[in-house]
Amino acid sequence: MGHSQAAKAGSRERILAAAAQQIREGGLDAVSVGSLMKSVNLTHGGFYGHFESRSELIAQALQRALVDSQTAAKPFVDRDRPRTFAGMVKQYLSAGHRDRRGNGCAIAALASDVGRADERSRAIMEEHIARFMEKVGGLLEDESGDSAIVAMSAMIGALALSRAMTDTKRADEVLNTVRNYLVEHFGPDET
Amino acid sequence: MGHSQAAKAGSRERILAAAAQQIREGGLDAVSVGSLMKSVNLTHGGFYGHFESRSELIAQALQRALVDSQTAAKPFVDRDRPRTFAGMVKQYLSAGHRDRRGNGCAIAALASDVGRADERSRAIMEEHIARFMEKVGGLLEDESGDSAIVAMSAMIGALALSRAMTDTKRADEVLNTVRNYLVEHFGPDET
DNA sequence: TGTACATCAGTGAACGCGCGTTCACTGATGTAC
DNA sequence: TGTACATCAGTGAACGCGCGTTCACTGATGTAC
Repeated sequence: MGHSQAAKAGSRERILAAAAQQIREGGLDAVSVGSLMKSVNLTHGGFYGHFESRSELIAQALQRALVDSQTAAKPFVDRDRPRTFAGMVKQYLSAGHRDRRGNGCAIAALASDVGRADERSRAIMEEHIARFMEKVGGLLEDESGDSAIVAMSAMIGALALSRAMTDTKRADEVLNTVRNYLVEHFGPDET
Repeated sequence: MGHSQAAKAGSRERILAAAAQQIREGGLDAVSVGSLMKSVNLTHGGFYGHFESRSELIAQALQRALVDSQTAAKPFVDRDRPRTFAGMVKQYLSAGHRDRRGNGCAIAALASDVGRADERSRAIMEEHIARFMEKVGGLLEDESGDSAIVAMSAMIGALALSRAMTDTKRADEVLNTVRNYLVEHFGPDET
């Protein structure tokens, strides 16, 4: 064995990153202490050297999942040559995004779960929803922010519906229809 | 004790109805055999006289939740004097609907859970999504059905976002903004 | 730089608990006469 | 209609299992000299 202090920080990081991905994939209840620790090649007992409790881990993993997926989306809103609203919507409402939950938008993945969770989780989620809305709003011309609210609602709903379907054709149709609508009605620029 | 055959059907019905409501409130994982049976004043052992397994119950309760919430929505689409699209949207995107999950739309409540569930559950959900889209489409003038897809996505997303928030004002704003947008842009009639 | 010791990251057995499921049992219901 | 018996809806103890959590222990790391 033998484990340096520096290694500890790395372990914590791996645990948290794994938890964040796993809750994006399977929801807030999908992570158990035992399976999580095993997934980063540690034993369950060591968990409590890093986190006070499972519920503390879940709160931090939720925050982490939201930050991670926001970071992944950054190229669409922050770069020197910023992407357009249309570009963002196309990516968000793609089959790829729908099918790779573990790396996808944590708001869409977890909004429903968090709606049933404690106030702390909802506060964390709310902050990230507001942040995302601002970013979407920044790509739009509507300064009231109303368009961002409508567009974001439609995107999250479409993703949830598409993920709940078995028929790929129908699932794709939902994404495409909402994508086309948003690009046409909200996009400040064409394409 | 002593239990007639007629009573058995009644028991099954109560178990299923309770399960359907509980999964609308807490998601597909929220129902345990023990607590469910206790909630209808029976003991856990009797459960297997009614259902083959917990997973069989969940599938039937999902179906039931979807049927129940569709029935509850019927006044908006089926009555002699049918409600308008605007009327339906106002009800759907109301604070009351958001706050009373147990009696609300099961598609919105469970779409996200079902997205991670087995194919059987997704097939059940898909059928009800299609049915609901048709009904919404029937209230709209757009014969392609595209408007129904967009409207439904926006409604489900708005409900999910609103439920995930702690700040009531912000949560209400999401509902109101999407509601106003849909009524204005999709409603075939005014108000 | 080399040795002696304290620290502490991670291990793995053990805990109490609730889970889904099984099953021997109870006693009112429903039937045969 | 009244009695005897089979049925079977519901009971509750018991099962194996995985959960979150605790804790005595191990041995490399980091420090004091």
